[in-house]
Amino acid sequence: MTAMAPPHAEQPDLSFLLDHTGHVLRSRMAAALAEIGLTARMHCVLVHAIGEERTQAQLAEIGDMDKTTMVVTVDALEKAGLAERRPSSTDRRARVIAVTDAGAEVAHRSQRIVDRVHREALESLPEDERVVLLRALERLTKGHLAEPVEQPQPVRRARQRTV
Amino acid sequence: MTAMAPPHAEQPDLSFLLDHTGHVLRSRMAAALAEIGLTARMHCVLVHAIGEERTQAQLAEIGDMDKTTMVVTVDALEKAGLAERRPSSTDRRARVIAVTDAGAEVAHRSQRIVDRVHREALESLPEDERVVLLRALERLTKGHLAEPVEQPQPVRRARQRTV
DNA sequence: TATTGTTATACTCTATAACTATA
DNA sequence: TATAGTTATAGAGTATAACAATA
Repeated sequence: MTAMAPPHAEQPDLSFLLDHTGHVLRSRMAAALAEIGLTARMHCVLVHAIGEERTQAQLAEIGDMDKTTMVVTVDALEKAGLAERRPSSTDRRARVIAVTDAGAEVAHRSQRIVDRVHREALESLPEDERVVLLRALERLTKGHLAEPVEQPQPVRRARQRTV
Repeated sequence: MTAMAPPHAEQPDLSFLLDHTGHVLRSRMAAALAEIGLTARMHCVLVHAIGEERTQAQLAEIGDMDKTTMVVTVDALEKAGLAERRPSSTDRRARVIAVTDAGAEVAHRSQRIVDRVHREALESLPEDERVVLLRALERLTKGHLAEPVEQPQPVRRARQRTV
């Protein structure tokens, strides 16, 4: 959003273009999914929990979420009756996320919403631009912009013991 | 980051592609600017305050920041000796942001850093893809993805009066 | 009455650390 | 000892409301 480039910049403002389009698309996606009571994270967990026996840790990995964020997301899915925690049959520490019948139905609808939002954006472009845009973004994602650079983390104090 | 599309999605996952590339580029930009002690916001304010007599409100508009965020940003620039608040000659409520000599020098360096980070990303693409990527992102920015959709804001209680 | 900039603070988001149960 | 999941909470980021000065 923050414009990095003043009028005399030598390079196009790729930061602004990616941030802006990403932000607006995210807002559209959030609004569209909110109509059926989902967040983007809930959708992500739901669709990846269908058909496969996946633990919270595995789903967190797929959605690039922290395990504590996953707890909150699964709480929300359980509360909405869309998924359930079940003990893993192979590891008594782990919980498998089982999608309910209602959850499977919602997942089907939410995937259609996601596809629609993406299609609407992509169809606003001429076909040749659309194809090259996707190819370029995939190339960046696998290449030069594959991994974030690590910033030095601020030191974090231990939390107070509660016992 | 959150993958919106499972393997059976009908549309390419534009959300993921824009979020991921935007996030990684932002992390690179932040790391590069941190080497000369700037944040992206400080850079943005600095380069747009040069040459023009602009108030905080005008600079906030340009960078799409809240006016309270602008206060923090200008505080940081003043503390670093890169800019100063001066009373506006035409409106005694307003403060004009004047860039110091040191600030102008830093702004020149930071713009070179910004251009370099953008150039490195863009040059990782074949020229034809690069041109079309920029054209497509600009088309989306001016067209289908011009404005975020408004989400219903959560209600906010009044803060306690301090007097 | 409306606006500029400031302060105080509420709220969200995310992640760290501690913890329990189990491997 | 290490890992899955949970809880509590720290900290960053951001935005709202109230406020003083001025338009």
